[in-house]
Formats: sequence, C-alpha cells, structure tokens
Amino acid sequence: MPPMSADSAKRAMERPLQEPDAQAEAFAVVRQAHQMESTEDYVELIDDLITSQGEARLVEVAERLGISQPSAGKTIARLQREGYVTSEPYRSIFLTEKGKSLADKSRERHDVVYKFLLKIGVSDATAKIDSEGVEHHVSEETLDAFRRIIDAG
Amino acid sequence: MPPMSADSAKRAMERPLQEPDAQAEAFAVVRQAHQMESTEDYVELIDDLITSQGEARLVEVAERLGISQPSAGKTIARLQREGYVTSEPYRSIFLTEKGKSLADKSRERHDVVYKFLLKIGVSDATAKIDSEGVEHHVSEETLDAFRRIIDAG
DNA sequence: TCGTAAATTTAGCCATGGCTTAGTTTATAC
DNA sequence: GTATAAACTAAGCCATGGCTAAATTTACGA
Ligand SMILES: [Mn+2]
Ligand SMILES: [Mn+2]
Ligand SMILES: [Mn+2]
Ligand SMILES: [Mn+2]
Repeated sequence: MPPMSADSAKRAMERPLQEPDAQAEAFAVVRQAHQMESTEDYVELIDDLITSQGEARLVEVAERLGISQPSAGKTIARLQREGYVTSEPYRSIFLTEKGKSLADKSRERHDVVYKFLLKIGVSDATAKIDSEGVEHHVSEETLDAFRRIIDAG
Repeated sequence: MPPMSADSAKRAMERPLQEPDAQAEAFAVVRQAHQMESTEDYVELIDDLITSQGEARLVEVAERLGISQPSAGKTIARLQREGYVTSEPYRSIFLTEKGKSLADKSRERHDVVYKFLLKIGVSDATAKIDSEGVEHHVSEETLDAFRRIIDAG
C-alpha cells in the first residue's frame, strides 16, 4: 500500500465508503432507469406530438430527438415489439394503452422536475435541458420533496 | 387528423411543444452526459478505493458496481485506451492526471447533489441512490442553485 | 515449497442505439 | 395523371456495456 497524503486521509474520514451491497444496489437502480429512459422519452414525445399536431410521424420524432430517421425507426420497432406503440408501414405512430399510461406518468414526472428547477432559480433554457436527463433518476420520495418546494409559496 | 379530446386540447395549450432544434439539443446533451457517465463513475470509485483502501483492485470495482469482473475489466481497458487509468496485467488500477482530475470534479458534483437532496428532506438511503444517477445530468447553473440552498441556513 | 484458492484475462455471446447508403412507398404539385 | 419530392424501410456498419465459461496468473497457507 502506498502512503496516504494528508488530504486523502482527511477525505477518507469525512467520506467513508458505502457498504458494497448498498453501492451496487444504487448502480443497479441507475442501470434500470437507463433501460427505460429511451422508452419513456419516445412515448412522451409521441403523445405530445399526437396532442399538438394530431399525429406522430417518424420524421418529426427523429427531428425532435436529433437523430436519423433509421435510428428512430429502429427504436419504434422495439417499442412495438414491447407493446408500447402500434404502427403500420409508412403510417403514423399510435400509443397503446400501456404506452399512453407510461407517457402520462413520464410527462407528469418530467414536469415536476422542470417546474422545480424553475422554482429554485434555474433559467428556463437550462431547466428544459437538465430536466430531460434528471427526470429518469428521481424516486417518488425525491419527487415528493420537489413537489413540496414547488407548492411552498 | 383525429379529433381532439377536451383534455388534450387543454394540455396542448398549457404545454406547447418546444422548438424542434431546442428539443433536439436537450436530447443531445443527455446523450453526451451518458457517454461520460460510466467513465465518471469508474474514476470516482477508483479514486475512493485508493484513498480508503490504498489501492483499487478490479474485484472490488466490479463488486461495488454490481457487475461481473469481465465486464468491469473491459471498461477499465477502454479507460486505459482513453488515458484515464493505467494498470499492468494482474496488478491494481491507478489514475492518470486526467483520471484523477475527472474523479475530483465528479466527486465534488456528486457530493453537491447528495447534500442537496438531504437538505430538502430526502432520506439518506434515497439520496445516495438518486444522486448516483442525477449527478450526471446537472449543469453548472443548476449546481449553483443547489449550492445556494445547501448554504442557506 | 507447493497446492489450492482468488484474481484476472481471454473469448465469444447478446441487446441497445447510434450511423450511412440505397431502395421503396406515399404524397404533392403541376 | 404523372413526375418529383418527401417519408419510410432495409441492410449493414460500429461502440458500449452487460453476460458466461474457460484459461491463466498470482497470492497464500499448510
Ligand atoms: Mn421526459
Ligand atoms: Mn428524458
Ligand atoms: Mn441518465
Ligand atoms: Mn453516477
């Protein structure tokens, strides 16, 4: 073992390692969230497009995600396999019950995060950007804390 | 275009779509964050292990990430290719200057998120879990807002 | 010292989600 | 109605990050 610097010794005292199991569990939760992340973003976007424009076309989904049409199309195919959307070749995309319900849940959570960031003084542009990533990693407990602050005055 | 429900009409008014470019940019930022995410988690963990236990062994990195040793080993190999760590076969893992500096930056940001969650009333266990994911998606602007709240009273 | 256990590496599997290029179908404008 | 443009699909590439099984190296205790 190499010798320890004064700073390192101090940091080791103030910031002890977690239990291995607890730490592994936290990373597992993050991996699980990432597995759902693109599904959530897609169904939320599809639902928003249907609401705002009457239908969700692949070309618009791809443009708003900032990826190529074939990439978006491949993920839509997975979502169809998994029962979140339906669509026939060359036609627009629809949400199943399962997809609609996930979209509603995701939008609600996304909105809480977005409004919370605005509430604590983050700019609108930054709140939009940060909430797009953060939304997938907040537990119900944290969302409740966010809601309390949104509702406080 | 199918007809619109009353709820949908209301939602379309209250929650208009973003500009396509702005929305695409937000998703691009999230994808960029995800590209750095495992790198940040690894160097932060390796640095913590070196500080607390004198060295970082693959077996411990894998255990704390909750993944198999070969999976961790493969990512360590990438980190070495990219200049974040060094290690010789069957030996422990060291951080380069680049790796150490990323570890310090990541730990600082992680700690801000963790302390912020505690401050707004989230439990310790949940704060540990949520901060592990959220840390990668908070901008400097949002971190400053978090710091203000941590420092307030 | 030497045999066994632990740690590490190697090889190869899989899913996801990016990409480009080229072909096909549908929509539009004249 | 038909030519052209737009939208979509098909095929195939790549990197990441999971996994298991098997080989190899190192560490350790008797
Ligand atoms: Mn969202
Ligand atoms: Mn998102
Ligand atoms: Mn994430
Ligand atoms: Mn993390």
